[in-house]
Amino acid sequence: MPTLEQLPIMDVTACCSPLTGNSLDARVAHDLARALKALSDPARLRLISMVAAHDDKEACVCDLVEPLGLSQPTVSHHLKVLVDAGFLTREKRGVWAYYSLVPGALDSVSDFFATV
Amino acid sequence: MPTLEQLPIMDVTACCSPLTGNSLDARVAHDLARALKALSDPARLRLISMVAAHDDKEACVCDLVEPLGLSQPTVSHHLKVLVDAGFLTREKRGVWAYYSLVPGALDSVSDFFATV
DNA sequence: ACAAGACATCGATGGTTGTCAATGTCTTGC
DNA sequence: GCAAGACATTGACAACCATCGATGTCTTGT
Repeated sequence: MPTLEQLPIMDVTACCSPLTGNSLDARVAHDLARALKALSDPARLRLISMVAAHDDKEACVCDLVEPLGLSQPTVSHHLKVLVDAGFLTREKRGVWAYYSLVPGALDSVSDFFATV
Repeated sequence: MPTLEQLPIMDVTACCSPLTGNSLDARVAHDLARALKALSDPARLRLISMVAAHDDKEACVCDLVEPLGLSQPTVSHHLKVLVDAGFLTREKRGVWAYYSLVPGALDSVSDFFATV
C-alpha cells in the first residue's frame, strides 16, 4: 500500500483523473436501457411514427400491417413490446384494437439526451 | 348522437382512417434503430455517462473497468460498439487508450424525440 | 532484450430477439 | 348458432448479443 495521501500532485503512473461529476446510477441506467431497447427496432420506430401520423393519434392494426410489410403476428408482437414499455396504449373497440401514443412517455428518454 | 349523413362518409367496414401525416421512412428508421441499439445497454449508457463526467471529457479504460464492475474485455467490447456507432472516439496515447464524446453525436437521436 | 502492463481480439457459451406459420380467442353479421 | 374476420398467443428457428477466460499486440521501463 503506497503512501500517497498528501499529494494533490498527479501520479505519473496514473493514466488520467478519475471521474469528477456523478455518472449514471446503475439502476437508472438499467431502466433507461430497457426503454431504449424497446425503441431500438426499425419496425417499432415506424409503428410509433405511424400512430403519431394519424390525425386522431390512434391507429388500428389493420392499418399498420400492410404499410409495414410484416406479418400480422409480428406487428402484434412489436405493438405489445411498445405497450409493455409504456409508449403505447391499447384499446379494444369492437373487433378492432386501437393503439395510441402515451403523452409524455418519451420524455424520460429525451431528458437523458438533454442532460448528457 | 350526431347524424352521420352530413359528415364525410366513413365506410363502416373500415376500422379507421389511414395515415394522414408522413411516417418514418424505412431507411431512416433503420439507421435510427441502429443508433438506439448501440445505446440500449446499461453498461454503454454508464460508459457514456462516465466519460462525460470526467472534467476533461475523456477517460481511459483503466478508470472505467472497475467502477463498471465488468471484465476488461467486456468493457473494451462496449467501447468499441460506441465508437462504431459514432458516439465515442478513441485516441491511443502511450499505453493508454482515451475515449472522448463526439460532440453532437447524440443530436440525430434526440431530434427524433423532439419531432414525434 | 526482457518483463510488465494496458488494451484489443478471439472463441465459446448461455441468453435474448425478430420473424413467421399455425392456432386460439373474441366480436359481429347472418 | 355458425361463419367470418380482427387480433393475440404459441411454438419453433435462426440470428444476434453480452459476457468471460485466454491470448495477442503494442508500449514503456529496466
